[in-house]
Amino acid sequence: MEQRSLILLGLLMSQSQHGYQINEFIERNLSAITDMKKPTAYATLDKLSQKGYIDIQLEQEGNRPTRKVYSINENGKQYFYQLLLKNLSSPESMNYQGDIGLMFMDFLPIEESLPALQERLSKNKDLLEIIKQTPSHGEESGVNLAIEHKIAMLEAEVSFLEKSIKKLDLTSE
Amino acid sequence: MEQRSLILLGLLMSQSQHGYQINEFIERNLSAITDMKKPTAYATLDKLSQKGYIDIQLEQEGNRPTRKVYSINENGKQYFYQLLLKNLSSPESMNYQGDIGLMFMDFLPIEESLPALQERLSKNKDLLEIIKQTPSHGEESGVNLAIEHKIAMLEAEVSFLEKSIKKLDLTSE
DNA sequence: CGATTCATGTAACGGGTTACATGATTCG
DNA sequence: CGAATCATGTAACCCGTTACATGAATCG
Repeated sequence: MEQRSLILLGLLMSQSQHGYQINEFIERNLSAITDMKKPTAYATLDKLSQKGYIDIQLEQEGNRPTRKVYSINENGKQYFYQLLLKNLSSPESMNYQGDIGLMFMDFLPIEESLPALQERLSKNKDLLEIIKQTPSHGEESGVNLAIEHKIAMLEAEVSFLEKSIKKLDLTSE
Repeated sequence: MEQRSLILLGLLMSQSQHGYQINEFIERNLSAITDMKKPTAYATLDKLSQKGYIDIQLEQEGNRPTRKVYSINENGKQYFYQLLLKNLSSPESMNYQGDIGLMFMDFLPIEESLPALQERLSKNKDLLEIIKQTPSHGEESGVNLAIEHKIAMLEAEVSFLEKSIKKLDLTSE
């Protein structure tokens, strides 16, 4: 909830936008950062306006469906800074779903677990390549930092897997 | 759902257990791996038995509340191996909540964002220390691999933050 | 004798996703 | 002229959490 709000408010900090525009942007440019879906975005924008953080203006171009243009207001900016500082100072305390598999690996013979891990490795490498190709956003913007962080974590993942596979391979001989 | 099932089935692979026992184990020993709560575990165990993956035996010691002892059956073992292989071969495709903050960092003056990041760093270091103190489970078990993975990722997080803070610090001078 | 442990759950709620609905417009 | 794009939503559902309920046994 709060993460969703932070994203939406952050996007509105740059400029007022309507929902469709926001959703397009998220899908096209933020897929590496968030997986927020359209109905969630629309619903969250509604809540934010109900709570008085953003204002709505109706707009219409020609005969197109009317669109709701959302603008962050003073109240919303305060809230945004609050959420932002909280986010920046919070550690990443997450659980990796992949750890579950590792934990039970011993129940499989190495002939099965090793190829599986190799598949995991190669898929992670693919992800890494894809994300490395996302265009850079100016010199040293926050957006870039976020992308660099994701890359750093993926690289850590890859090198961990390579190390582990090597070790497993040795013990199997 | 599937992650929860994988954990529970995996725990039952070692030995038949009752719900309370399982929940205790998760709380005490798997807090670094999963955050599954008791009601979720009980409910998932129910579902697994309904689907015919585990069997239930009622037991009573003295006047203690009767307990349900769950045992994984042949069917369940098949399912377990299936989930395990899928997990082992899947890449970690996750979104870091912390990336959201990074993305919008530019909206704050460095005097505010820098201390926030430093706080994030120090909290991550604390987490790292705590997890490094979890006792080792024999030579090279899967459980250890999982812990080592978590440590590796936390170390990557820490070094990324250190690097970024240093860079920010320089540009602020 | 009060607090903690043992043991299992239910009910309500929250957050988010999927699938569906609508209807005009522009593109090929 | 059919398909994709523009634009916004609703309804049903799923997964999981929090808070609550129960009651005996053991520990300090």
